[in-house]
Amino acid sequence: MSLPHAILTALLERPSSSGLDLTRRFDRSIGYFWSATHQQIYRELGRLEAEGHIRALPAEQPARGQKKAYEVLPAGRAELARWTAAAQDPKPHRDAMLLRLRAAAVVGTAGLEADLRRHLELHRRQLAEYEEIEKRDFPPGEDSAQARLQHLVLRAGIELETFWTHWLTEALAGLPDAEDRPRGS
Amino acid sequence: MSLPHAILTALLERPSSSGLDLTRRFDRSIGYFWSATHQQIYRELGRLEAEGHIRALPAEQPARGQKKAYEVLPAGRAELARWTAAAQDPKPHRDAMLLRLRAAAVVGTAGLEADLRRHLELHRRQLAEYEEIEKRDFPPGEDSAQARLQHLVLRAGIELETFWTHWLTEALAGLPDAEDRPRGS
DNA sequence: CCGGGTTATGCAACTAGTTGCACAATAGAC
DNA sequence: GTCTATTGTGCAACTAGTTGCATAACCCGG
Repeated sequence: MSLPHAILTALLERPSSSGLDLTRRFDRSIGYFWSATHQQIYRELGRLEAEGHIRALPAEQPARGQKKAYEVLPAGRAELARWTAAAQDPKPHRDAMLLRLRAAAVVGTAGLEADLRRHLELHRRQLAEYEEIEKRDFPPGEDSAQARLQHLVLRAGIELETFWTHWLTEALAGLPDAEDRPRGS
Repeated sequence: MSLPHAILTALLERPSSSGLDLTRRFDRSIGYFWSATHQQIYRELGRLEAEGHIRALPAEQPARGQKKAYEVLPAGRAELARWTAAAQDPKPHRDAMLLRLRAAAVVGTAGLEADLRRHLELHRRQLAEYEEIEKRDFPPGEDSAQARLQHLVLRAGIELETFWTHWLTEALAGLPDAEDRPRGS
């Protein structure tokens, strides 16, 4: 339901992007909260063009392997505005790590620790990346409406990663099979 | 990839449950971080039985509309333990509300406020529900390994909902089109 | 000029999840 | 006794996302 709107947003933020341009930006910024592969993006670009929401910039390169840049048409912008304002129920979460912890409560925590540590490291790295972006793109004093909204979205990413690093640290501390726990305490 | 393991966990937590029993518990507890509909659950119960991970308790009720209770077989418990300990990469997030905020940065925030308020209310309610569960099921002083792990999972839910209520409150405060904002400030 | 790497576009098949509906048994209302 | 609501099971079709692979142009070294 949302991939076309993610693409419209990305294409409005930076017009005349190609499929590969968009793919690269889905790997960096937009993809942090709406990931997509290049195959999905190409498929969706085709649909959006067929619906009249975007169009390929005329460059008379008809063939495959040739760069093809798109821009958003008024109908596409209108659709994005409509979707943004429309009421939407939050999708139910699915988090495999929480499920694994709950499973571990019945079948035991053996073997879990290594992957908890790995995830902790991944979340720490993601957090560092977000903080880097914040330092680079949102220096203090900036306050255009657009910048404030984008900063708010980034803050969500930062706070979520902060939560996960804390939570995983706590989980690791509470594992019963830590072999180096002092006996006497 | 994880629905069968969610079902195995639920079925180990409370054996000889039927499809509908499981569905109800997916609506309350397990479903908070791994939701599933009854259709998914029935389909998966069939697969798990075919694979020899669970079996229907013998009750010689052959027909449709008759309650059918399942239990986990040793092979199912082993599979759950294997899965719990196996390394798994975190799945990429998809959050429509963050995407909408980012879209609003380019097409404007008109019409967004109502749904932000609605989501805030939903998250507040979910948070209240989690806190109710915590008070009921995890009184202070409890410290079996199983209870600590389950409490940890619940804490994740509480902290995530706390984050969202804060974040949405901040987002609402920052919307540019608040009509009752004093002029002079 | 041709072989291999990079950039770029795209199809096809598969997997997981959702939506809509159907059907059987049972319990209580009238 | 039969009508209706509730409980319980389940199939089928659809939608979204993933995985694997194919193809074409271009660029650079030899």
